[in-house]
Amino acid sequence: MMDEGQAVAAFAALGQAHRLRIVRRLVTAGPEGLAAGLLAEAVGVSATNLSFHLKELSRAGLVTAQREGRSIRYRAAYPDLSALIQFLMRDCCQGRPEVCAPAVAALATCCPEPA
Amino acid sequence: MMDEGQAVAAFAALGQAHRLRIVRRLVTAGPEGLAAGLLAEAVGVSATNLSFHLKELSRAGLVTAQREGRSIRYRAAYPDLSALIQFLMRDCCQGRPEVCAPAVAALATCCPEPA
DNA sequence: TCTACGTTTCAATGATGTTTGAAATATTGA
DNA sequence: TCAATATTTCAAACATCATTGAAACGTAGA
Repeated sequence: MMDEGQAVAAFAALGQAHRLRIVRRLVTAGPEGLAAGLLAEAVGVSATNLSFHLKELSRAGLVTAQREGRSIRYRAAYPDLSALIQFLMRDCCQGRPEVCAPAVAALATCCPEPA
Repeated sequence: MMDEGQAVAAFAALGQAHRLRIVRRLVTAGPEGLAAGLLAEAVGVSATNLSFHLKELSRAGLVTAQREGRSIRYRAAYPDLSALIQFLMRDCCQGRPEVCAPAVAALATCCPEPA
């Protein structure tokens, strides 16, 4: 369960255009992730700058890294992204369940029914 | 539907400890909101500093303000918070529906079944 | 071992964000 | 109109963040 401090770190990490694009790209890449070089090209940022942002995202727990030959493969940290959504929903629903309805509706359109 | 730019602004706004506490407090306060003075006390921040953060949150569309006598009442902008959750979920589920399962489970524990 | 490749680290620079206290503004009630 | 209350604006100081290019590092193949 994500605490307030972790949530602040995660939000701050996502509150930067390049970084948000990076995690979006990694999420769409799926569990296979993407090598840093390809990511840099996809996001349109220098290798140096990408490295800076990836370190930032990594500190926030939003991405993971794994060396693979001479490249380094990055992946979205799905559990932590999930935890962040839950944090937002916990807050958002607190005492006001109806607030979540739109989110629930969105879920229905993007996901299959949960078990 | 929230776009990437709005999402960056919202995340950046929430990625600051004082501001996150402010919106959490406003969310728990419900639709009635809270006067600035009470908020300042609740969050433990000077009036001046609170004003700065509220302006920031307001720019990001996360809170609304309404004068009421000599106080100003602030409220959480539920629709925008909801839209932010949806943005995260759209990304998160993209091509990987199973990622949302924990979020769905969380929904079940905090919200009634949607219509 | 040498060279090329992919990535990170470092140091410098400029840009933004946060906090503070004093002063200004708006509202109310005497 | 005056004084009190609630909040914001302003300017200054400080801290943090983003970007850049050069250099360093680790890995792979000739």
